[in-house]
Amino acid sequence: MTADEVARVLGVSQSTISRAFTATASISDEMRTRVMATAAELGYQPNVIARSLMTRRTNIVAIVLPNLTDPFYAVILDELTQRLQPRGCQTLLFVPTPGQEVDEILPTLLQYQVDGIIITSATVSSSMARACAKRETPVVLLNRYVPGLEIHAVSCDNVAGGRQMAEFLLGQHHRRPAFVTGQLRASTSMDRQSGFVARLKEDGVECLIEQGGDHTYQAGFDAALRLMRQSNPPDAIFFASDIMAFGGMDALRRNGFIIPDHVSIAGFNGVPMAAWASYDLTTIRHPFSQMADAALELLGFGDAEVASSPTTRLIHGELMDRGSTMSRSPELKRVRG
Amino acid sequence: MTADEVARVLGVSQSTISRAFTATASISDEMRTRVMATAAELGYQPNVIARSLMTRRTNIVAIVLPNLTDPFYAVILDELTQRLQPRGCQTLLFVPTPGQEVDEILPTLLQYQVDGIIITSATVSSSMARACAKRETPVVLLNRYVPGLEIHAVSCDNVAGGRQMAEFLLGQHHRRPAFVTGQLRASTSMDRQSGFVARLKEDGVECLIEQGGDHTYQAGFDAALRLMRQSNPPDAIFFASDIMAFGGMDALRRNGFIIPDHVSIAGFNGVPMAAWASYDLTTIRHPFSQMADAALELLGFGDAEVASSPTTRLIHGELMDRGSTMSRSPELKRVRG
DNA sequence: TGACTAAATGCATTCGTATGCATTGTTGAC
DNA sequence: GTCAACAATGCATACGAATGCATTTAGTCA
Repeated sequence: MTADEVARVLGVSQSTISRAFTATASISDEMRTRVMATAAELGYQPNVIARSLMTRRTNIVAIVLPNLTDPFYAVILDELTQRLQPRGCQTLLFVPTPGQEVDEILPTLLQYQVDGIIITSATVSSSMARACAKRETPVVLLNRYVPGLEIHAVSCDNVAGGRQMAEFLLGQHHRRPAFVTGQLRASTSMDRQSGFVARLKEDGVECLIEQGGDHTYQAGFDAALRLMRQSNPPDAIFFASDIMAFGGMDALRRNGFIIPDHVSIAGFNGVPMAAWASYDLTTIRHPFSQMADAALELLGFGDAEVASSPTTRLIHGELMDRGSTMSRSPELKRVRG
Repeated sequence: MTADEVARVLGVSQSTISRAFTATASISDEMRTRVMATAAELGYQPNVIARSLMTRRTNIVAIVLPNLTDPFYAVILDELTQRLQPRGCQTLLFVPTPGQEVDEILPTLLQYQVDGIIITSATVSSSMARACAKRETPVVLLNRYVPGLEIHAVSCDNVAGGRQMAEFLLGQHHRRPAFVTGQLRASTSMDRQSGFVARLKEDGVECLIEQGGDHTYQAGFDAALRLMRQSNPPDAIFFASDIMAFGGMDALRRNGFIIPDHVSIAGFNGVPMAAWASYDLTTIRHPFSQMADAALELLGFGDAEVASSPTTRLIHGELMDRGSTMSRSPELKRVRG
């Protein structure tokens, strides 16, 4: 069913059908009503593919996520789609397979003529960034930023988050903290670590560094055991992400450790699960809502003008003080054993 | 950058450019190589929107999910996209807002000329099903089926799953089981309940029914407390879904109950989290992988011919016997107190 | 060598909609 | 009553690629 057929039935031109479906077009109310009635009757719906060819807008935004198993990305995807749908935009989802680079899949996304691309927790080469700029397809990195790269970015301030957590754990009199890394080259993990370590150092406190490997439950599980089984175990473990902390807590409890009595546990992300009673995890909560707003604004979907020059928005996270950490002050120690 | 421009640079026709990008087209190897080289140099990529207009294939599959916060849907989405991407298909995601019916959003999806639609945990009206059939857009319901509706469906056998769980809990000598429902009208929840209750009845065991309200952590949390605070509490609680069971377990533990000593807990879905040490939840595991395979096959993405008549595939789940349930045999009871 | 076949390429049209321009009809102001 | 301004509509074309058909070229066989 095409606009042509509807036009024939009504004895008008195809242009009139098209105008009836265009809010700003010049068409009489009566004609629009008639067209709509006939269209509904015949089951006509404009073909947005054909429309896109003319308007050069697809109303599709591509979102690239490294995986769907980490609840962190589920939250991000949720926040983004909830904002896009009211604007008449659809979400084209892309999950690179483990070995796949984002650079490889970007051409595919561009082929789809998407109106914008949001890339989470990954970066792109400068040549690919230029290719997108040339096509005027806006790209925003979410949860990653690369200084000097010609591209918009929105991220939680990971360095500041690391510092906040250090400050908090120092305030609770921890003297032997550990940090468990995520992926080695991930700036998110590295930034959290550097902020954390730097702030500890200011108080003359050393930090154990344990390689997690990747942001998974299992990685956290294994790392926690390695840390606690060494001769001089930490009194607090700060994991690069919540999901690793969950793994760590489960590993320790299964092996007889009491949290937070034997060791304090902290995470980073602030996923909803972190508030669940089983974990009750002290963490730095990402400003999910603000991050989604900022990402869409930089994509050009906001009301404000978009700065043409690449902009990086760093947003502060919020420390959630929960039950997985406790003060190591001498008084409390005596009470809790 | 269009095929026309590449053609001009090479001094050939636009048809030749198109043929170079079509595997089956008649074109010399030498010419294809030249075209590809020039295309790469100029940064030309075929516009799949324009292509779709001619080929009537978009290589886009729409997936409708009720939410992203339940890990169950994250797993489903993950399984589906991982199968679609190697086939050159993209995933167009749609998450209806709470009040929104799937019937309302289907027209939007059809406008995008998607090659197929997968609808999870919801159904469509028969008139809408007919509209899709008319357009020859295949539709598959996933995790829901409606007998008599002219539409393909793939679902875990919920009645059988309920029976399996009843059988298992009876085998563990539970005599006062309870079932916590999900959404009232959801067939998934009702079927699990009916299978569960029917099998219990065969052994003359009554079942408490507690209304959960919806498939959320909080609903499970509240329902568990209501159940255990009554004068004659159950010795086992079977929740309509894993996420509700997690809420239930957290609620009970926070209130001093020991699981499974005081009460056995079981769920349904078999999400990865159910295997985590904190919950170690006995559950019926959905055959996620088989379900995804079946859904894509019915969409016409498999190797086999698709039956033209609407087909319902019911796949059996697998009972995962874990630590959240324990035998109530007299001997054990004495040991564990 | 000539005719016949197959491969390679160009030409022209098509997919379904949007839109600039021309045309017609209507209204209002002087 | 006349003319301007504007609203409403039709006509024709464009968007970018795919493809049926016609044409050319090369290759094959008798």
